[in-house]
Amino acid sequence: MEVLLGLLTVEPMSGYDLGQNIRISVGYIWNESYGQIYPNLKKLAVAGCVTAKTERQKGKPERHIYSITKKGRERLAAWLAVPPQPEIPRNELLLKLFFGAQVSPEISIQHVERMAESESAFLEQLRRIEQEVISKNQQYPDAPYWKMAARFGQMELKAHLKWAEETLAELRKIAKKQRSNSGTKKEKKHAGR
Amino acid sequence: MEVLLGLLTVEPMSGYDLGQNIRISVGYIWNESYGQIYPNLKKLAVAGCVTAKTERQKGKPERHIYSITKKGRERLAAWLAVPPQPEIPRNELLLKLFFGAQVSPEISIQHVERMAESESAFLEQLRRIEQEVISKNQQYPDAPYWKMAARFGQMELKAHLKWAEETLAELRKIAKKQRSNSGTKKEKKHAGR
DNA sequence: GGGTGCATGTAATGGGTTACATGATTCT
DNA sequence: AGAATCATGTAACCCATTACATGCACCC
Repeated sequence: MEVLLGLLTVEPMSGYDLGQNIRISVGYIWNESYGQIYPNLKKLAVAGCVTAKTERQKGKPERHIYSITKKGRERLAAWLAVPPQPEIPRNELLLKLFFGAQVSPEISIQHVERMAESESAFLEQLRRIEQEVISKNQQYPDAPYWKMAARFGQMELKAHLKWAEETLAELRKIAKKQRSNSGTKKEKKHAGR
Repeated sequence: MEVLLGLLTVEPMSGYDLGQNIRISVGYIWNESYGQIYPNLKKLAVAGCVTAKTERQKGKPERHIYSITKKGRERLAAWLAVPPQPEIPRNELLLKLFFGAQVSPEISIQHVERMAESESAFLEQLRRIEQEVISKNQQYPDAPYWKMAARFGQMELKAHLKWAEETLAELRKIAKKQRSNSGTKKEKKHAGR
């Protein structure tokens, strides 16, 4: 809901544009699907937080360009001032690792490896974003804030990768131990229990 | 859903116990409310993944003790093998910081300070958990996995705290600059825009 | 006497995703 | 020819939290 207001402070946009922008700019922080964007824009319009202008196009459906109003800015500012409440955690990878003893360590290894791959790719992307977007918009008052957000992502990802290394070493140790166990006591199920 | 199965591999428990255990053991990884636990246990029972025994108590309502079945273990193992999909991010603090230019920097400072406080308290707690729970259960095959999960939390939290320091320094710089600006150009609203 | 903890459960409510529908244009 | 992109929107559905209801025991 308030992401929409936030992005509209940068410039007026259509619902479709908002969807694109959310993905590329705040995508690693927040997410909102079209099934939510369009209805929410209407609600915001009814509440007087945004105004809509219709642009007609040949062939394509009309574009509804939304602009934030003074009331919308006030609402955004009010929301920004509310202390963010700690988020409820939902880390599927960690949960699966937590119960990792129930399956072969190779499975956990794969999970962690995949996570490390995708996160290191993402780290590269974030670094590029920090360079590009931020060096271009030195005049913006938003720029330092965007940079802080980007740095958060970077530092968190780096920590994750360091953890992944350490964890993979440990998991491989466990896997090795299990292999040698099943070697001596030939084909014993649930070895080490 | 599957957290329940996972915790029941440790020992048979009631729905109430599961709620308690989730909070203290996997609380920082996953969350599940009673409104979900009780119905899910029933569903699992119908599916044959758990069995229930009723313990009568004087004064208190009956306790339904659930045990995981072979089928339940299979279901858990199957779920554990499915690659965890990357979670959709929802970081309210970061989102508010991202739009921080819309409000006074003092607000962002407060948000970050609060987050740093609660996270550093939590880091201490995690360290204690790692020591206590894990040194006590060296015999468990689960122990190393629990440790990995705990270390993830620790490393992530440390990264957050480092970021918070860096960010607070930056925010205070911005705040200072704004104060000196409004000093020269006496009471100009939206200075620096 | 009144709050807190044990112990279960259901219903209302809300938030969000996915899938569907439409339809022209542009790229391969 | 067929897929993808632009652009909007709705409806079905899923998941989850919150609030409510019950009732005894224990502590202050």
